[in-house]
Amino acid sequence: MQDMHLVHHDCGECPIRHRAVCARCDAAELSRLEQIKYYRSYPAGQTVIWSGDRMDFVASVVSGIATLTQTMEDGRRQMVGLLLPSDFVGRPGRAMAAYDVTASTDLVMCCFRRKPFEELMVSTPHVAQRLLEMTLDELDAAREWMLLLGRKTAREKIASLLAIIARRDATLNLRAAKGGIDFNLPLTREEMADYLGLTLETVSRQISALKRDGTIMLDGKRHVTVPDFDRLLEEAGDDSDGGVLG
Amino acid sequence: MQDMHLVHHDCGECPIRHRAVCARCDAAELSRLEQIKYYRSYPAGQTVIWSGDRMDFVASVVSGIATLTQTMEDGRRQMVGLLLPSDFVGRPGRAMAAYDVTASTDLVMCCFRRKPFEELMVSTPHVAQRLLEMTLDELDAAREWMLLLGRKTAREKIASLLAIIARRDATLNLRAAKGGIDFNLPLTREEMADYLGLTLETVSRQISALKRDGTIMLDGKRHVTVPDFDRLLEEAGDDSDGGVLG
DNA sequence: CGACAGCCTTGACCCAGATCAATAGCCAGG
DNA sequence: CCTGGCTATTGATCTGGGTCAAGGCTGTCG
Repeated sequence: MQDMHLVHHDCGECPIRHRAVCARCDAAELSRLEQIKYYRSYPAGQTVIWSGDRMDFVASVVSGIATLTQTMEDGRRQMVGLLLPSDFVGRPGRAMAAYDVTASTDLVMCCFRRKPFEELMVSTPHVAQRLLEMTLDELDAAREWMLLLGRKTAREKIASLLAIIARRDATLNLRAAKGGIDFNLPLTREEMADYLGLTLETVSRQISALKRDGTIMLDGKRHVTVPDFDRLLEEAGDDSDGGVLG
Repeated sequence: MQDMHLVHHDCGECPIRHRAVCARCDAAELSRLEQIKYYRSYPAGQTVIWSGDRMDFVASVVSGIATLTQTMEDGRRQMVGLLLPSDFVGRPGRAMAAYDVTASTDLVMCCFRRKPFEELMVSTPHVAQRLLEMTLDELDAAREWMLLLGRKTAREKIASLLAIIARRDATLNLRAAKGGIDFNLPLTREEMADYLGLTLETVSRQISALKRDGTIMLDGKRHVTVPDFDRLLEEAGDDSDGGVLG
C-alpha cells in the first residue's frame, strides 16, 4: 500500500522475486519475463475483474491484498481465495475469469499478457514448475478451508482466520510467530463473513467474545494483539502444531 | 469394480489413457512411465493411506472411487476430494500424506514410486504440464465446493451433489446428460454427509424431500433417476448452464 | 462545526439443521 | 429360521447462527 508507486523495472529488486511464479527463474528467463511484464495499480475497494469477463492477462500480486469471490444469483457470496503478495492471479489456458477479483487494500500487480506468458511456460520449465508448486499449495489451502467451512463453529472459524492472518503477516514481515503477536486486519467484518461463510453480525459477535475472554485484544477495530498464539490455535480447533508437511 | 482384475500392462489399452496424468505423453514418454508403474487394488471400505503417514508413491485412479478426508481431533470429518477414474493421488515433492485416502468402492490404482516419478516430471514436460492442468481443475472444483459448503442450504447441497455425480457418471459412461438420467450413488449417506458438511440424518431427510416432490426417483437406496436434469440444477442453485469456461 | 456515510456492535427473536432416539430394511452367518 | 450388524428413515426436540432492528463510532466533506 505505501509502495503503490514502487514499480520495479528491475526484477532483481522486486520484493516478491523469490516467492512468486518467477521464483525459480535464472537471469535469462527473468529477462524474458521482464520484457512482457507491466504493472497495474488498483485503489482499495476496486474490482480488478468480474467473473465471466474476458481476461487476457495473468499476474502476481506485488503489494496489497486481493480477494477471489463467487456470487450466487440471489446475492449470496463466498470468498474462495485471499491473495497476498507473491500470489498468482488468473489461469493460463483460460480466457474467462472464473471469479470476481477485488482489491481489498490498495493493490499493485505485476501483469503478463496471457498469450506470451503461455508460450513462455512451454519454453521455460522453471515457470511452469513453480506455478505447479504454487497451485498445489493453493489446493491444500482450499481444502483446509473446506474443513473450516463445513465443520467448524463460528468461534473456531474466527480464531482460524486470525491465526492465518497472523501467520502470513509474520512471514511477510519476518517477525517471530511466537509470543505476543500483533497485526492489522486487512479485511472488513463483511469480507471476513464472506470468507468464513458467516454473517457480519456473527463475525462481530465472535470477535467480541474472543476479546471478552482475553484470547485477543483489540486496539480500534482493526488492530489485533494475540497474547498467546497457542491459545488462539486451540480456539481454532487445529492440531496444535500447525505442522509443515515435508 | 467389475474390472478390479484388469491390470493393463499396455498403457495403450488403459481406460484412463487419455484423461490421466499421462494423457499428453507420446510413445517414448509412455514407455518410461510403463517401466515404473505398478497396480494396486483395494476392496471397498479399505483405507489406502492415513493422513500423516509416509507416502512414497503417487498414483492415478484406474477404476472405482476414492475419497480424501480430513478429520479433527474430536472426530468431525470433512471430505475434501472425491477421486474418480483418471484422478491423481498424492503430491510430488511431499513425503507425508495430507489427507486420509479411502477406497469408497473397490479400487484399482496405477502407482508410481515417488522419486522416479519426480525425476520423470523434470525430464518429460508433458507429465508436468498435464499435472498442472489437472491441479488447476481440482482447485476450481475445490473452490466451487467452498461456495457449496459456505453458502448453500442442505437441499441445495444434496441437489448439487446429485448433479455432479450424474454429470461425472455421464461423461465416464458416454451417455447423454440431457433428458432422463439415472445412476447409482457411489457413496453412503454418511459419506455424502461428510462431503456436504451435513449430518447423515439431514442427508436422508433432504433426499426423501427431493423424492417426495418428484425432483428425483429412488429405486432402492442407491439407484437414482433424474427425470428433469434442469430442474435438479435449479434446486442446486447453480447458474442454469453449468457452463464450461474457455 | 455539523451532517452524512461507512463500518461496526449489540439486542431480540426465529429457524434450518444438529442431536437424540426409535424403528425398519437387508443381508450374511449360524 | 432366527440373530446381529449395517445402513437408512423418520420423529421429537434443541440450539447455533441467521435475520431484523436499533444505535454507536470515526472520518470526511461542505
